[in-house]
Amino acid sequence: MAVKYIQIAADLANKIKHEQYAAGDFLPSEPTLSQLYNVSRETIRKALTELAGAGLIQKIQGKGSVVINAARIAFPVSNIESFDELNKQKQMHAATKIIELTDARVPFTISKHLSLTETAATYVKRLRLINHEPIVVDEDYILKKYVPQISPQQAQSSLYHYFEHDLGLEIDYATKTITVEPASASVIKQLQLTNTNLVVVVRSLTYLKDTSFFQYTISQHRPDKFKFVDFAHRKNKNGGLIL
Amino acid sequence: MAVKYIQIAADLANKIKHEQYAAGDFLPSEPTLSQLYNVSRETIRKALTELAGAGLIQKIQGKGSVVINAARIAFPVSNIESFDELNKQKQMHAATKIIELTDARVPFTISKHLSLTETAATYVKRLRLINHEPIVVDEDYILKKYVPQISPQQAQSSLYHYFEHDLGLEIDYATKTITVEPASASVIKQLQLTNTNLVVVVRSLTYLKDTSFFQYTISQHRPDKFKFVDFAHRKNKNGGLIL
DNA sequence: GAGTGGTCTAGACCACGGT
DNA sequence: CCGTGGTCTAGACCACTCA
Repeated sequence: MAVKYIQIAADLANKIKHEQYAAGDFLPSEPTLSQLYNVSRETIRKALTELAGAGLIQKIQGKGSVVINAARIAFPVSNIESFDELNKQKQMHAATKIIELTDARVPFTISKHLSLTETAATYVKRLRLINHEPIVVDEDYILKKYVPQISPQQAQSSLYHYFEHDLGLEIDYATKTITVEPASASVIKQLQLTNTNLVVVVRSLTYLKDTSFFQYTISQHRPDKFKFVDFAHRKNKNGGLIL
Repeated sequence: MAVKYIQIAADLANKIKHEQYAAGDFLPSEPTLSQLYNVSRETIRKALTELAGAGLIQKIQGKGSVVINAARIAFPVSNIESFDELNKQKQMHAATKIIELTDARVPFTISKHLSLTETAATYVKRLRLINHEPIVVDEDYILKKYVPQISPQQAQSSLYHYFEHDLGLEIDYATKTITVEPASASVIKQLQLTNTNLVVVVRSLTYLKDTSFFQYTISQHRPDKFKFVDFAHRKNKNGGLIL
């Protein structure tokens, strides 16, 4: 049940968060941690790999593992996040207004690209408000194969919660593209755009744990409210893969 | 020298690329691969972890490792990439025009946030053109501590190549934020913006392998030419860390 | 040379998916 | 039940940093 390296990683992350290990400090060495937690060194290494992946520490060969400047830790890295999750973190007043909820098919440009055989989907168009200001227009195509029915109540709250908690669907990864495009007249009105007709468009293809395509989302953001934060390790250097 | 799990990962990546293992196929099981490559299973697992991280395969417990739809593989994931590298990949005609090259200090908002002690830097402002169209205005602050001198010739070609290849600096990770903001009159002119005054602003803080801050970059992109692609695994579920 | 992280092994047991 | 991937161990040797 309890996975050791995750527990250890969580424990260390906690200590970093509470500055028991402060930014710039070195963590105890791997053999030392191995003794402290009474596990093998490989298990410690898995825990540290988690922390490095999360951007909390930096491993330096021959020296040790340094805690990275914690000033950044507060804001999110590039994850797959739902609107609902975002707002819980940020403690803001969020609201959702359903504009449309019908049956539809996944747009051909997408189904063609993915060679989909099943394209029957539920289409949901929603306006998202934060602190009573319209921020985002979300359009979702959700494959009926996995979610036969979506009620207005479910669309009103968190679809992700419904998918994962109630239906037991396991979302695993997504590809996103971010572009800036002119908005349609209706979206301009919905987002109450005044000085511009441009919106930030985030298109996501979401996949389940078994690699099957599941959902296509188009999010149109008010440009003045949009912010995307990314934490990226450099790859394709000496050891990286050639893709 | 030769690191087995990287070699194996590269070999498998190659076979996936050449469709020796096609999208939807399962790779041989870990014990099988272990025999094929004559290495221990943990080594195979490290190689597969690399491939999963790169988005080439998906591991499914109890079933195997599936090759993910290769339609996506062509375009880049969220890496740290330089303008120069981008253009080599895309086979486009790229040019750089230096607008300014002077000594300066890292802006206070940044140095304060990072608690920097050394702020002496070289400031470079460059206009990037692709196929003779102005696309991006880049501003860089590069710490003198690591790069004392930058010549116009170096600023004209790839700074990254100069840093990594000639100076031996090892760039490790970066944090980026993407926002949309009104441009100054000079940038509007440089990017030849007509229908809008908005630009996409990508701010990057770049760090070296030893975790020291190294470079601050502000890239202002023409909104109609901007595209950002991201591949993200979902985190913070059952096993994820609490940050 | 002592101490650090990086790689690798040959086993073991567990959790999960199918049959 | 069997085969899959997931975790874990107790060792080993190597590459790197620094005194």
